[in-house]
Order: sequence, then C-alpha cells, then structure tokens
Amino acid sequence: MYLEQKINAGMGDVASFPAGGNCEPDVCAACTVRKEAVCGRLTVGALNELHQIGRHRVLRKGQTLIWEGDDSPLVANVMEGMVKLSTGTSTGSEQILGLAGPGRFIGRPNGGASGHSIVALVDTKLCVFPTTAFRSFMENHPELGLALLDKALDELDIARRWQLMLARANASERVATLLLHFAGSNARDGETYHFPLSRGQMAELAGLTIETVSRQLTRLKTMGVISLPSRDNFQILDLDSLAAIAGEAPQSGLH
Amino acid sequence: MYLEQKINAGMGDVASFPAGGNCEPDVCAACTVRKEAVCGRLTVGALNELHQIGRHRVLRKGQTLIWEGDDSPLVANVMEGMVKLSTGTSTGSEQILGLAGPGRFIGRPNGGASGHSIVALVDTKLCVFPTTAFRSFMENHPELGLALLDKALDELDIARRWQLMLARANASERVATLLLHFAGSNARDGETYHFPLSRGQMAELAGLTIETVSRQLTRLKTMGVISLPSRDNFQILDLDSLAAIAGEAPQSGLH
DNA sequence: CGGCCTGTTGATGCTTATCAATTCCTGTGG
DNA sequence: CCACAGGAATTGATAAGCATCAACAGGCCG
Repeated sequence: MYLEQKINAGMGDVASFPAGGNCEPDVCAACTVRKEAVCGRLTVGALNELHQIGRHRVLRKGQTLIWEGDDSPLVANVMEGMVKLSTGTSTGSEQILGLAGPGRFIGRPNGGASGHSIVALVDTKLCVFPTTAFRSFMENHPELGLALLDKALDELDIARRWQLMLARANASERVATLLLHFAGSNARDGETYHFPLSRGQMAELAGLTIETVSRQLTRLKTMGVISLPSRDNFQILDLDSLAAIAGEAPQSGLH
Repeated sequence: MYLEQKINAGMGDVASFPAGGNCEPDVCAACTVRKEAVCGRLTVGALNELHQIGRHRVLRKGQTLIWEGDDSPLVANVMEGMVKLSTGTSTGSEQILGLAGPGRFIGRPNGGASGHSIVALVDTKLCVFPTTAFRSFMENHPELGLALLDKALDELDIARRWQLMLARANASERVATLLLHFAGSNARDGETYHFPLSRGQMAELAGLTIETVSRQLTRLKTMGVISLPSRDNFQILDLDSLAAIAGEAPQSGLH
C-alpha cells in the first residue's frame, strides 16, 4: 500500500538537505517554532552545543522518518509541514493515531521501539537528533529533560483529547473537528485550506469510513458551512457553525 | 454527581495516612512497584534524598487526588489499587480517559493545569510528591527526568493504544478488552476478578452505553466465556476466547 | 482516447443508542 | 431477622446512525 513511499524513504537520503546540515545558530535564531519547541528552553550556550548534534532534514511528502516497531534511532522537532503517526491494526488496515505540525516533538529519546510510523503528509522540515547523542546531552542538561517532559505531557493531553472525540463524537462532529484541525488555530471565514490527508486517511484518523467522510463533507457544503473548490482544498464559509458542529470542546487544543 | 466524593476529598485528609508519613527507605525497599516506578532508576543516595520530600498516602475509594482544571500541586506514583483519569464533556456527562494501576505515574511535574481529575476507584496507596520540590529535585537529578520522560512516553503509547480501540473496535471487542484489562497481565482461566468500575463507568471508558455493556456481558456469559457470580465480580472461564474476542492486538499492553 | 485511481452518491442492513419496563441487589430501618 | 426503598443492572422494543456493498463520476497519466 505504501510501497512507493518505502522505496523513496530510509536513512539514505539524509544527505538531501542543504549543505552544512549542522543546525546553524543563525538558522535557529530564525526558527519560527523555537518558542514552542524544546530548544526554546535552552540557554544560548546549551543551544550552541545542541547544534553540534542536530541536523536539519527535509522529509518529502510520503517519506517515512521512523518505521513502526523499529528502534527509534532519532528524535526530531517539526519545523514546517506535517507528519502523521500511524500504526497497522490486527485486521491489516492502517490506523492514523495523530498528526504533528510545527513545534511538535517526535520520537522516543529512550530509544525503545516505536509504537507507530512517522510519515510526512507534505514536504516537511525537521530538526533531527540521533537518539544516543541526544540522550547524553540530556544527562548534562536537565533543563532539556524537563522541557521534553513537558512536551511529552502535552502530547499526552492531545492524545487524550482525541480519545475523548473518538469515544463520544458522531460523524459530523468528527469531520468538523478535522477541518478545524487542518485550518489551524487562526482559522478565518472565507479562507481556503489544504487537505493534508486523502479521504481515506481522514477516515482512518477519525475512525470512520471513506463514504461517511465524503457524505459529511457534502453535507457541510450543502449547509453552506464550507465550500469544496477542488478535492484537495476546502474553504470555510461559516467558522462559527463549523465550531458549533464540532462541539467546540473536543477540538480546542487538538493540534 | 460526585458531590459525596468532593466532601470526603481535598488536601485536608493528607494526615490520614500512617504516622511517619515520610517515605522510609525500608518501606521503599519493600515497595512492590519500585522496579516499574520511577524510583527504581535512582541511586541509593538519590533515593534517600527523594524520601525527604515524598509521602505515602492512602486514597479511599471515591476520593479525588487532583481536580480537573486545578493546578496540579503534586505528582504521585501508584503503589496499590487503581485510580481513574476522567474529564467532563461539553454535554455535561463524564468521560473516563483511562485507568492507572500499580507502577503508574500521575500528575504534571510542570505544575500546569490538569486536564483531568484523578479519582480512586478502590482504596489506593500512593507515593506523593509536592510538584515544586519534585521539580527542583529533578533539576539536580537528570536521571529522574529521563526516567519520568520514559514513563510519560509509555503513558502516551497506552493512550494511543486506547485511541486505536476507540476508533475501530465494536462493542464486544471493547467489553472483552475491558475485562482483560481488569484481570491484569497474569489473568488465568477459572480465576475470579473484581469490577473496579460500575457498568456506567465501564460504558464511559469504552465509549458505549450502560445497556450495551450489560448486553455484551450477558452475551459473553451465554457464550460460556465468563460467568458473573455477582454484579461486582466476574470469572474468566475461557481466556483464549476472551482474548480472541478482544482482538488480541488492541488489548496488549493496555495497563 | 482509455484505463486507473480517488471520490461521490445511492440502497440496504447491521450495530448500537435510545426509550421504557422490570428485576435484582444492597443497605436501612422497623 | 425481615420488609422495604432506592439505586443499579438487566432485558425488551424501536429507531437512528453508520458501515457495507455497489454503481457512477471526475481527474490524471500513459
């Protein structure tokens, strides 16, 4: 199913990011997500030290950073773009566990087996660190451990909020929540946004079928809440209604 | 709804645990969950130091350790018993996000607002630490930070596995999974176990209704997979079938 | 131009929620 | 110790919601 991605992916293309891959201080200074990312917690000295082990990497759409079940050899910060966290089910189908956009931290610093694959949904820029180097760095910089712990706990909150949605929300609420999620925190009436997922992937993420997702989208279109200029884009016409349909509570903070 | 718990709970009854509440080294030596808990990672010296800020506390059934939305003033290890993590929904009902048994770590070391309440389902023994003291201890002991980070990432995996279940499992699979969870990792044929949750709470946790939970239980009974000696107990008659119904994959590691 | 993949739309049936009635516990007070 | 009240659980009838199966439409690329 994802064979074509497998061919393109792997560690071999680490060289595909710009020459001088080491994370330059000035690059970090310009980093738009530094405030939200773990680096933001470090002193200038520690940040410089961290640059020595970190690398920038571009993950093309469809490429896989970490395979499910593999020992996670690296940890990373998402700078730009979006990745999905997914896992196979016992029935063979794929289940998407969540999405991660700018500022999110991915991977397991303890180097244990990853419970899910990490795949780029669009071209994605990452700050990548080898697990071992990152871990020894953490031992000398407790503040990074604290920052990461906070990050992990945030991730936990996010996962629990999805849990809440999956346990209780109906199809309309799920699809509306997805759209708000795709639009991001500064969604506006009249704005057009990109679907980072296919209908099938949206269905996997929301715990629905393709058909139900499609039907709910046309229903929202019929209601005048959104329009669908192309199959890869949607426009929000009535943000308030959309938020109301999503149930307001579940979607907040679901980034 | 949980008024009676509110009356009994609160920080005032911290004095209710045994005299000499400070965590004694010999008590910790005898601690059955030390291997799994964060303390297990510490050197003897660090452990002794940690004893100074930690306290044992018994949480009676129904008592609340942390209220949803409150700044979490403490973090804790579960030693014995079981607590639930729950949150209110926009519709006013309660949603249980998960359970935590022996060895699990709860609370937010960063002291932020808790996204969920923590309530004892049965009488529960905890190792409790004030957030501030715990945090400063962490700054001097990076290994604790690393251990906690691993714990948090484990919690994340557990939450994601639950997410998987909520997204895909049908009623039978959900109820079977719950039973396996209640029975614990060393479940055996013929053994009788206690329901730590009422039918209503089980429904909340599994994203079902009371009626559906009840129907699935009688269905499992009719199939000869379990028996129900009283409404608070169940006996596993055919563990293999139960695991097969649960779908095997989702339930593994759902502690 | 034709095949192929993705998405949409339609018809139908199963699963589970909902509403409603009854039974079974459990704890309380006589 | 028994009777009774109240809540929790079970069981039944019905309906809504979503999955499933199936046909069709629209892009995209060879």
